[in-house]
Amino acid sequence: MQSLSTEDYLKAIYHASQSDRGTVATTSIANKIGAKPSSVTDMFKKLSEQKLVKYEKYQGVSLTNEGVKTALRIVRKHRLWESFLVSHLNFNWDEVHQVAEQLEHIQSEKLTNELERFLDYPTHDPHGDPIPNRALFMKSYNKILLSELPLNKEGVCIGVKDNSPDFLRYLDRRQIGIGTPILVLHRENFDQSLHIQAGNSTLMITQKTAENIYIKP
Amino acid sequence: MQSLSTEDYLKAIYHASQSDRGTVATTSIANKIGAKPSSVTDMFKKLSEQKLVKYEKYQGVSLTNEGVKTALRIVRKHRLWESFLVSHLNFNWDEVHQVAEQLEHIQSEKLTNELERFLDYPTHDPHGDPIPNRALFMKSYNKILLSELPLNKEGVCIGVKDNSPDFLRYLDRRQIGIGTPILVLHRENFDQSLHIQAGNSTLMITQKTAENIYIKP
DNA sequence: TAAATTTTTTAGACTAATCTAAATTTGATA
DNA sequence: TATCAAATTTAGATTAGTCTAAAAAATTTA
Repeated sequence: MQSLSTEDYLKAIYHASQSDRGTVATTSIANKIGAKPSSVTDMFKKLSEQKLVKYEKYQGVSLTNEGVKTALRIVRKHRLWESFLVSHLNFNWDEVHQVAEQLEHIQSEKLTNELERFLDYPTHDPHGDPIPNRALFMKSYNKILLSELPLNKEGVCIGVKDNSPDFLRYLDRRQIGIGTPILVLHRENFDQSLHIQAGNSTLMITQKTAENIYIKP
Repeated sequence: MQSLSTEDYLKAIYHASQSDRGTVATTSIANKIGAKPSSVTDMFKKLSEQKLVKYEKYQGVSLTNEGVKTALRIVRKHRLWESFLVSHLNFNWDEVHQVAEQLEHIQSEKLTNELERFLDYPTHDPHGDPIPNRALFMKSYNKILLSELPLNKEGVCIGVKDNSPDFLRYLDRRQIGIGTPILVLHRENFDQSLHIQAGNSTLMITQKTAENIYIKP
């Protein structure tokens, strides 16, 4: 049984090691958690004693098998709750994260598994991220950025890279969401802006926007 | 914003003052919370500083208006979550409490109100206890004990006095639950045991059982 | 009402998680 | 490779919530 705090650290280490590949630095976790590096060092030692991470002074940490499992159990809960909030409680993409951060700590296997059943075993959350199943196994989409989608090749929006409320609300206004079919009609060479067909409407988006939308081709 | 611990204390004080009427003693809370009386005294002082309780040394505490409101917000969440667990996630009466104890601390007004809407504004939880509405107002049933129900007068089971898993599981096996119509066919003068009709089946129950089932006549 | 018992409070200590400030190590740079 | 800057760790302090043991107050009992 872990404390809220150790769970937050394990999740942060998991996410960091997904993008950074390999060991994770003290400062990188300090930034994610919003704590001072000295606090992170303390926690690294504690997690190391519990054999959840491999830690060597000045060399950062990496999750052990047990650490990965614990992290995935939290990720699983987080993404299931996000799905529930969006599909049944009228939450928008940009509102779910904060609440799911709390719900992910609720301890009850039965609750998690029943929630999964109630949602009919979803494989991806409302941001397009894969949901680990009961055995903690998950499968990512073969996803590309909208900026990489070839002209006139149909794709579907499956998530976003930037999770800021600003960006998510912007997409909501443009009626772009999970599942929206997207077609690139024209790419402007001058500034790489795109004319796209999103659902039924045609619109123009900047390169920056296109680089923050994930597409399943 | 309260800590988990202060929320637990407020809820305990609320429940204690419901049954005991008036001020609540240190030991009574210590027993409910599972803490030592000295810890309870410390917390009373802290809650008093926050103007959530009125506290006088050696005289126990009583909730202020603000304290009652805070407690009711927690009770509201607890009972809504219990309802959800039973109605949609296949939990039994006896399994919900522990999980709801965790869920009641989730901070999100939107979550609570949307959950209430999703459940279609329930007025009572699976134990028959009233659920405070958004304005924190609730209405109790005019409830009596099954042992007080007159012969051949139809009533409906609306809850239980004893919430122990043993008792709840016993009722489950007898197929007595919230909403079960009940009729007293015969009362044995010798030991006050009852022959009752519960739903479609006829069965015999002890006086002790009858004194732990709430009935709406 | 005085003595005995129970309840409650105080005083001082402990743990987990955090912080600041200082010391140490690493890695980059000249 | 010696120096410097950045990253990391150590040492010591702080806070919230808890505990034990002892003191004080309230209540019960004789």
